[in-house]
Amino acid sequence: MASTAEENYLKALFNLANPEGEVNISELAQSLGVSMPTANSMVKSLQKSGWVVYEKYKPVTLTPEGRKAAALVIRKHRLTEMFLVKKMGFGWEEVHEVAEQIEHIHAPKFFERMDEMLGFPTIDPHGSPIPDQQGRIQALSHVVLSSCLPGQVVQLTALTNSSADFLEFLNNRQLSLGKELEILSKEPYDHSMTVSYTGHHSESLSEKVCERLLVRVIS
Amino acid sequence: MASTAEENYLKALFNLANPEGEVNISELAQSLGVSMPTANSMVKSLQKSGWVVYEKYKPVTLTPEGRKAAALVIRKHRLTEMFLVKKMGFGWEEVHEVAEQIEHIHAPKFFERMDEMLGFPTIDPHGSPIPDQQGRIQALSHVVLSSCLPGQVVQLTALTNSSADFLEFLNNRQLSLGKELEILSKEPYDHSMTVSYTGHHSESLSEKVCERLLVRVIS
DNA sequence: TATATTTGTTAGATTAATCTAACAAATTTC
DNA sequence: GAAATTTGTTAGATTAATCTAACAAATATA
Repeated sequence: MASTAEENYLKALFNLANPEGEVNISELAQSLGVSMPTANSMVKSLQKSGWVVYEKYKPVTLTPEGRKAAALVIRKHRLTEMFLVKKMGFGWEEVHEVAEQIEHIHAPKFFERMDEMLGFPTIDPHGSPIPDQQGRIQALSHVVLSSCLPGQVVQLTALTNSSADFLEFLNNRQLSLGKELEILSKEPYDHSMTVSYTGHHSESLSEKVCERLLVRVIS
Repeated sequence: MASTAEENYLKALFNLANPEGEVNISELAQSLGVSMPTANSMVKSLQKSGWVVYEKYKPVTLTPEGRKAAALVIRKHRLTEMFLVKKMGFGWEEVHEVAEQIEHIHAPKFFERMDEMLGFPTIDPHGSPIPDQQGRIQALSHVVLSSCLPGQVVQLTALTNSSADFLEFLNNRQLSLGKELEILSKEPYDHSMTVSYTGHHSESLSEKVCERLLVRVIS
């Protein structure tokens, strides 16, 4: 069974993988906040355990087993976040830190019960998909708000960043998942967008924000 | 903040302390399943952190800070057990392993919410007291069933052992906390007792079992 | 009390996860 | 393509938590 540290490496590799599934040692090290030599030696040890494929000076790739193990850790994380929000009254900006710890608990029944109590959810409080028990992840098709055009009506479906700061920014503007937004205009100069939605006549969102909001186009 | 290993030592010291608060290195080592040298060196390091008082060849004692820290870990453990039983549908024989892991989560709000959702319980599913947020533990006055006499009616209030095996033994006989038992007889030869309670006319309990059942005498 | 047994300590090794310093390979830039 | 920069590796050290072997102190027993 993977240690807490190993699980964190698997998760990072899963999340950082490019379309070919590759991750550089430097990205990995940076993402985990460790030095490159540390990431390097851990990758060697993950290879011995069969979780990754690795050759000197080449990027790292998860094996199918590694990918599944990673997805199952992510499943525990996202189920936990959903449980904290839906069953324990946490705000979506508060759950990440706690879930980072609970995801390493080894107790299948604990997470199965969460899953049941939540009615087998497929997305977490930030709109990210929850992998199933086999570690499969459904593909969600949303587009980034910054790519949409004035006149379109869209529904907020997920976020590409879930930092507490960003989530509080959204809270302050009553921007929650499911909200329908009408795009009033897009500023050619700074790429900011003006949108309107229930209770908010004309809210201006910077490019940085629009790039982090994922939406489904309604019309 | 204490590491997981340190928290486990604090808990063990708390639970093993004799009336003078003393614990021998050998007991400590045995209880944690580590070698004596390991326990010895950990105790030295706990002393450096101010959690215990220790002198070579003398028994170990928790400091007031160590005692409080230990009680707060036990609080997390017992709140978790209660939460698993009352809110997540676990059996009382299943909760220990999971609680052993969750007790090391550092997330005050998580445990405060459990506490609220449970209505601020004072005992856990096995009848053990839950320390308060200051680490204080209420004294419960129960007597051991084996010390009771035929003719007495008692109420099952707690257990001195919560191994899954023992809890399943009790499940199989519908013996749960709160049950009222009438003591029909006590066998002088092997100290087994015959009791009757709802649905059970005459159930014989071995001395070993009677020593693990704590009761309140009703009449 | 002398001896045997139990309990506790010291010394030294191991493993996992981390670090820094130094160097080497790969990539980018001029 | 040579030089500079970035990226990756090796070597060696550190810390926490563990171990075994050997020895020493305390306690129990004869």
